[in-house]
Amino acid sequence: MPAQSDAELDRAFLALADPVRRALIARLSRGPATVNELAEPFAMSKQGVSKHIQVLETAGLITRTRNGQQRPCHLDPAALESLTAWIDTYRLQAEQRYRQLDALLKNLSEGQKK
Amino acid sequence: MPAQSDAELDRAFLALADPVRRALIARLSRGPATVNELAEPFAMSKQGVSKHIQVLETAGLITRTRNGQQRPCHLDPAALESLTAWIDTYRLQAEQRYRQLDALLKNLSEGQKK
DNA sequence: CGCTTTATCAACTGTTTAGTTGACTATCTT
DNA sequence: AAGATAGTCAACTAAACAGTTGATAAAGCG
Repeated sequence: MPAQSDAELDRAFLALADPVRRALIARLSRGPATVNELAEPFAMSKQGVSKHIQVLETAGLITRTRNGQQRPCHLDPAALESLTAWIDTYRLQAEQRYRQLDALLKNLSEGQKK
Repeated sequence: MPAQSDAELDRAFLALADPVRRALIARLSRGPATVNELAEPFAMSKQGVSKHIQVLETAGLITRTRNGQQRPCHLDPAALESLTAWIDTYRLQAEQRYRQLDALLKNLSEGQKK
């Protein structure tokens, strides 16, 4: 399922690298919301928030629907999952290496005790 | 353990938002490496790679040790884990909402059948 | 002590990003 | 049709980033 391109990962991680966009994600994890609703808590123009939303959408982290003149945003859990999958690939590999190293060191010290 | 600041998350996700830095992470997941070893595969100056390494280090994703005139880099699995933890917080919440919505819709259609 | 290797620091350039304001599109309301 | 509401597009500025080259530091080797 993954096999995400460099450009896709670039966009997704870049989208997460901003406190406003992370706050938008936190908000959307509790349910869909319109641009106005999303913009309300921020000391920023609505256009500014709209830009952040576009970054999230281009990154594939959110989707938009149409409801009259509103265009609600929805968080896409699958997109988030593919990011944790990428990270975990390398995290688990590194952790396994550390475990093997620990075991090796333990074996060495056991040998010395004898 | 988390409670990571906005600035920390900014640095960490920004560090991941670059194909070169992700390739460095992939390499380091297989074991420590020096700057020269890390720079070798790239069509880029060693200074350029060194900058990327500093970004990863400032983000806390890697640590450095000293071995003679070499300064090997080591991937820090715990730092990666804290990022997946952040993402999963919101991913799981969104997934749960979708499951509840599915259950609700299923209940409604069951009711109609009767 | 020179000389090489490893790596970083400093200054500079081109590109991208974040935010603003003002004008515009599209939909709903009366 | 006129007006209000929701949102985007376009142009601009200030700041941050990616990469370069050149000089420097620090450790190992002859």
